[in-house]
Amino acid sequence: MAARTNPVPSVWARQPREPEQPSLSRAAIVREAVAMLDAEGIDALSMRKLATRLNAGATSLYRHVATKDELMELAVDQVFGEIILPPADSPDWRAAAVEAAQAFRATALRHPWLSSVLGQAGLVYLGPNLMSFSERLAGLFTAAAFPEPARAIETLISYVVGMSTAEAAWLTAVARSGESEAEFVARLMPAAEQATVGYEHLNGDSTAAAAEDPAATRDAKFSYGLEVVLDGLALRLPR
Amino acid sequence: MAARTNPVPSVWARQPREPEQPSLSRAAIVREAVAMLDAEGIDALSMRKLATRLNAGATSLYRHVATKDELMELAVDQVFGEIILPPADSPDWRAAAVEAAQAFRATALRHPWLSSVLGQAGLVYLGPNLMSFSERLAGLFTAAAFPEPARAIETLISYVVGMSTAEAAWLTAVARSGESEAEFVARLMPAAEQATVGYEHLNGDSTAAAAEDPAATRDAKFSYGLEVVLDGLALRLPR
DNA sequence: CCGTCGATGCGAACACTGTACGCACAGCGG
DNA sequence: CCGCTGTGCGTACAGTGTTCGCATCGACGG
Repeated sequence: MAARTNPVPSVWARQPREPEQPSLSRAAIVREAVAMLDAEGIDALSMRKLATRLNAGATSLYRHVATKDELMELAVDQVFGEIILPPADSPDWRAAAVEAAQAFRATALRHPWLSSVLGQAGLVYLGPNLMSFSERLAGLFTAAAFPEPARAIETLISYVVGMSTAEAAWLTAVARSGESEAEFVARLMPAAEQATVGYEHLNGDSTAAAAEDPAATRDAKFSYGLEVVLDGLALRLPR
Repeated sequence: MAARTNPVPSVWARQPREPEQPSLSRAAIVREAVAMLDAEGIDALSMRKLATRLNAGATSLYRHVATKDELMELAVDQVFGEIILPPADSPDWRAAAVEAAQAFRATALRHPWLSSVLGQAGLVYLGPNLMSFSERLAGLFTAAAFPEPARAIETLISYVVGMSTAEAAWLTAVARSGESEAEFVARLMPAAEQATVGYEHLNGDSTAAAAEDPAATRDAKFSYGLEVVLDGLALRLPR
């Protein structure tokens, strides 16, 4: 209702400028974009819908944001700001790494669109939150006396991103189905078993465990791989 | 020229049906789609452009493919077919795993759009090529006597996908710039060093090595992380 | 040989998309 | 009071994925 359409530019029919919220700002736009992405997924975000949500005209957003891609970069950096990392002077590097990995995974699952964007654009964003994220990790791994901290970090991050991406895609599919995760698994089980017929080493029996408590199964899977990577990294430490 | 537009439906102005190539088929569509994706990137693929390339009308494709998303699934499975895995009875599981990882990485870099699609959709495709890909890996890891082969595989794949995704995104950015990778690195170096000012542990000096031979540097980075993961996995083997 | 039928191609149309352009207007310094 | 700068936004353009209905085809049955 903010968009007053005056076909006749009459001076009389003019509202005296109700303040109506702090109007528009880059921060408000990014905040609302993240909310929309979380709620409706990456395909549902359009500049027009976002503007409507902000009680603004469609093209007004372009006064604060150059392009939709730039808006996505800002959204990515915004959610990177949510990741709270362990303090830089943690004595136990391994516990700190676990904490960091879990923190990343948690936000990646809270914002499943993040993985899509990272897949398309990579981590070449250089936003402030992403920078301090990297900085903290670098401090952690150099303090742990890794001979090649950058490579160790990239190894860890690759695993975490890869696994989180798969999980996020899965959760997106679950959300689209409208069912709970357990219902979704139960419904897909026959199709999955049917698909593995004729494949010798692909057994669907592990999905039986997944049907009971899917979230816990995913947690365990992530932790398993994480310990594997950390074990491998620990071997690189000077003894 | 195939689209003869006859505003007047005259019987006389009719070409006698030149055979003009095997016409349309699902296989031909998918093949051309992959070619377009490779050549122009994921954003440049539209149903209309693809149809034009095939000398077909825009909506004719929908006779062979239900939707664009389905077409992308088919394209993904198509490129998965390119991955040639080591024989199932390889005696050295570790060498075979390295070979498989490198094969995946190679195709992921040859088709940089693959990572974008995987990020959006995950590996929930169940296409035949993807199935036999998983099957071969499962055979490899069960033969190696891993107690939990599925988890070991997912750990390895997560790392490989994560690292390949980052590389593919990087290569896409390079391609968009129109420069060679070395030129691109050289041009971005000042900006990168500028960005790390004020961050204690982020040093841009490692980029110096990357400027000389970027591809070799990426190869080494990938191998480093791969060995880390395999070391960690080896610890899970019964001794 | 002709009529029918299912499969295939496709032009037109619909509902959207991201974004460029230019106008309207607010607040403000001179 | 004038003009300027920054902000909102209506209009418009070129493009998107996809639906609908019509035209045309090869094959097949009578």
